[in-house]
Amino acid sequence: MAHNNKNELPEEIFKDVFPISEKSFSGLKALFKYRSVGKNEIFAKVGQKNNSEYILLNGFCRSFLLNPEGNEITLTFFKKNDVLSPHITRTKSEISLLNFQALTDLELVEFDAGQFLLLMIENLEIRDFGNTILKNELMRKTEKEIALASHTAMERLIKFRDEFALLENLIPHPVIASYLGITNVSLSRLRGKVK
Amino acid sequence: MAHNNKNELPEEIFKDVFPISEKSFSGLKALFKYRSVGKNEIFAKVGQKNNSEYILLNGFCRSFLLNPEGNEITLTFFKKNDVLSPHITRTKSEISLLNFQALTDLELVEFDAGQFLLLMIENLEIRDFGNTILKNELMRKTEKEIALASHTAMERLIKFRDEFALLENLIPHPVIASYLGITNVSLSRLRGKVK
DNA sequence: ATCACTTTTTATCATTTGTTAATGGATTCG
DNA sequence: CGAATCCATTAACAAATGATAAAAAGTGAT
Repeated sequence: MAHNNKNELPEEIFKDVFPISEKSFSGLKALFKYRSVGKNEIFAKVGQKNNSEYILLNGFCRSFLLNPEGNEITLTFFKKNDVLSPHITRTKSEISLLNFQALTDLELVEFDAGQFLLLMIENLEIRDFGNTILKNELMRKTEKEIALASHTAMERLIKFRDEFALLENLIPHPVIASYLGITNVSLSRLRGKVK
Repeated sequence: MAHNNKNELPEEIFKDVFPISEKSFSGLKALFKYRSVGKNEIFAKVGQKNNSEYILLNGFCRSFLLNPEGNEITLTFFKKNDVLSPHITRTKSEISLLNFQALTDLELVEFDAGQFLLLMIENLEIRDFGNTILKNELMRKTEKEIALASHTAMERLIKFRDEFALLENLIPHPVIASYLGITNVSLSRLRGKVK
């Protein structure tokens, strides 16, 4: 439950994603709560109340939904140092529209989305930071959209490996297959070919 | 070039999408510029400067991108009364990341994204309005993602018809096919079956 | 109406992907 | 160790989709 070292703040993430001053960051830091999540735990569920933003410090997780047939469809994978989908894009009236599940044990930073919004309003740097996260979310989705619409499943697998090399030997293949838009049997076939 | 009736403001759109007071709306209205766009014109181009938000008053348009092979991939169709993808989601440093093309003659409202952001900051109603637009954009993409990942091309065609019935007899089929993630030949086959 | 041009449909064949079921390998638990 | 379980692979066949090219239909201009 407790984080090993409370002073080990993820300032590098911000330096990477966006240049933010120490002063702006300190306001943000005050909101942070460290949290551990066990493997397979679903820490945000469709229909449940959610008011948090999340930054992944360690491990892998995914967002997913059930399609009309009741199958789980993986939308996005997240890895160490990723900011998870912004609250505003995955909630309606503070109720979660997506599921988020830990694929490994996780360490994450959680902070209140409403308070973050207030910081965004009063602070230009934080506003730009938040907007960058939003844009990244959209760009990620657009890239996946293009891949699904115009690349073969093999090309998508190769790209997936490029981005999430470790995951393929770490999580059940149906989880990956639904992300790639194919069945797990097709994924196995492709694995045989590309290997 | 000129709009038929400058007083014919799209207040209904706001009433539909979001309950907004007359006071808040008047601040927004002050930013509006009416614009006509001819059929096939690309009114926002990848790599070009863009600082506008758009509301479509009449006609159909699309956003599209070139995939690595150089083929046009239609990402989204927009119809009368739609708010186009928010500026923040389709620009980087005020440069457009997407193409937007008129599929018919268009009437649209254009307004400055920076000034709109200022209104969002100072006015809760407008902020909620802007956030709703953003959420709709993400939900639209998520729905399409699920459709591409887990529905057949025929199911996607049926859903497309549901949403954009008129378009199929109005625009070139390759434009629709790339949206559905298939070739125009496959689309023609499906049309023969579903008809 | 005719011609030139573009778009859609149709046909053929190859490839990819889905479905179902059987097989084989791990892992866990008793 | 052996049974049970889970998961990935393989096989066989069906269905969907892609690629290419030719035919048909539609469009626009003169």
